[in-house]
Amino acid sequence: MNFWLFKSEPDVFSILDLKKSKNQTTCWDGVRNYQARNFLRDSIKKGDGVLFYHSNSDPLAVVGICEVVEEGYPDFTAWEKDNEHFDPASTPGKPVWYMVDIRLKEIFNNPVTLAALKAEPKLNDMKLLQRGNRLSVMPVAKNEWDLIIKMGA
DNA sequence: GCCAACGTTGGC
DNA sequence: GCCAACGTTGGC
Repeated sequence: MNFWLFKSEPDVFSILDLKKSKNQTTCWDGVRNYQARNFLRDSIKKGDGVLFYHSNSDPLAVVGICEVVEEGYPDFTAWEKDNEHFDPASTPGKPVWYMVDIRLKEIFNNPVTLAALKAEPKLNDMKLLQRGNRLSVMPVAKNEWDLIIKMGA
């Protein structure tokens, strides 16, 4: 079992939107970055844990946790012409982009803010905190996961 | 709104 | 294959 962090802009899709979704489950569509795509397609497995992070918002924070309920499959929004994430390079026969499904497990009582993450020396190596990092899907170490879960509870 | 950092594109 | 130009991300 592995752990991940997914970023989402709450103006676009927040953890409350996830809570309101059918079965509190959503497909994580729209990722159009190859490194993140590779994680979605190859590495993220059913049962893995996901930290749900709100970016470009106030507060910036890990706001809850989710579980992967469906492993990588083609992101069909890429071949919907009217979709904001349409990409003519991707076709049903030869998909370029992938997504997974996640289900809400818990909304933190105490969202773990970016400032709090930065203030914790044990989290110095977190990918999220590394300079210039712009990945929207990234791995999280088990010790980081365990600590953040405690901080958020 | 600014801007640093980074990914992608496309001419050569 | 190089690299300048451009677009995007995302914290501040």
